[in-house]
Amino acid sequence: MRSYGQYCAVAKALDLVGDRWTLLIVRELLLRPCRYGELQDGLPGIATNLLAERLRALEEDGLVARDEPGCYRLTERGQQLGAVVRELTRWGALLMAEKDSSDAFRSRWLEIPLELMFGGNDPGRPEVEVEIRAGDEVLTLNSRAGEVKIRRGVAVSPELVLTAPPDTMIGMLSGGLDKKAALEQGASILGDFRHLARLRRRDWLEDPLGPALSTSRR
Amino acid sequence: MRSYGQYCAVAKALDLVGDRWTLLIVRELLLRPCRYGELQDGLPGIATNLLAERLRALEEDGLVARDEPGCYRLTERGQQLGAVVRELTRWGALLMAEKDSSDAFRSRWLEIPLELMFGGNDPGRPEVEVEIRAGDEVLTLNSRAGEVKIRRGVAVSPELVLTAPPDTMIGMLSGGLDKKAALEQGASILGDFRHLARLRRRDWLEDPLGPALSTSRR
DNA sequence: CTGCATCCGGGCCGATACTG
DNA sequence: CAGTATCGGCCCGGATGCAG
Repeated sequence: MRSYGQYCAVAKALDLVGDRWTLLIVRELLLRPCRYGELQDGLPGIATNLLAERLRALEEDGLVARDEPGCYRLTERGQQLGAVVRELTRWGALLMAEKDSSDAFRSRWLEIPLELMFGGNDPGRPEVEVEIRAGDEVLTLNSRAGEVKIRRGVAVSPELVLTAPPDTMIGMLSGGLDKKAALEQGASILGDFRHLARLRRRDWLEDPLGPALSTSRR
Repeated sequence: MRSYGQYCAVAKALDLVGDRWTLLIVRELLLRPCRYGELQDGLPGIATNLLAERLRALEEDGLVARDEPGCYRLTERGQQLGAVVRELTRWGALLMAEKDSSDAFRSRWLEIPLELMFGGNDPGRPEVEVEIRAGDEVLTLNSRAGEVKIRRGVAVSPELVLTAPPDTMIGMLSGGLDKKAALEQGASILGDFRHLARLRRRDWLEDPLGPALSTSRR
């Protein structure tokens, strides 16, 4: 990418990750190291030459490393982009209200939003296991000792099993849809739906630095 | 911009702000409402047709509004991008270590990094006024009652006046350069340099959500 | 089959000229 | 000052080829 030629941290950052697809590649690698084919599967729509080109640029810039040929992972510096991707996720969450019928979906794309909604430590939370069935894979949310873990795979002994189309699932998880509305939209709910609200952070949509820093002066 | 066609919050966000120059326009408007010409000045290198096109798209998407013709400001939704721009700033800060000689610079680009470095409330901080002279305008940092305010314009009765080339100034402000090194790089320091270290947050480079959420699992 | 490299049409970007 | 118009060139997107 052509440099912006500005001595500014935002411009310098975008010189490295401002290219089309680049931050989506980082999104994929934030979850786990990926093979080339896994990246293609997690990035529907990307041209194979662009994926190769972006990976090469990311490697040159020290954000991505490949252990064996064909297995890509983020370097520590690349991992630090997690904060950027999380804020983009938070900001983009409101845009998920309606799903375009032609939009692709992968269940792994829920993992970062789930971290935002349920992450962090909160000793008062109940200990429950929730199985989340939407899209291509099953996710499991596990609350233990105040910590919530999200992982791929089925639950062992879930207190709640949710099955729904992607947009309905996101509505349930985020709290935008109540049980009745979700059922009307084709969700299947096994167990006590109220567990979700007890686990969810109420501040997950808020700027982590608080409004003090975020409001523009004048 | 062509949509990514992915039902994912990051992709949806980038559908709106992933275009080249768009987040830099937001960076400018986060500081204050701007006239068209001010935006051009704050975005050296942008083609005028692109600026007009981006502003039109941002307005259509409800992120920018124009009060009078020619005066642009962020909507509330646009302001919420502040969190994204701040994380890009934090991540890009390390890239400011060396300045390319052809890079353009505007002193207003220091305002967001200064908020990160000195923002927030800390009742233990001394009450001092620092005048910052680098680039095209003078900035003043004012610490009172634990709060630090950054504004354009000269100081009233500063305890510290810093004058330096942009990269040296950033080194001093961020803490990467000590007094001796800064002086060697052409800085002029009037007053007690140690005020800076007393005002600066030590965690300004850290992920606001903490490493718990930011580390990738496995 | 996976992991890319090559090729080419089209659209976006960048620079300049021009207008109310 | 605040944009609009135009055009060359480069990047993106989609298809295809090919080597291990």
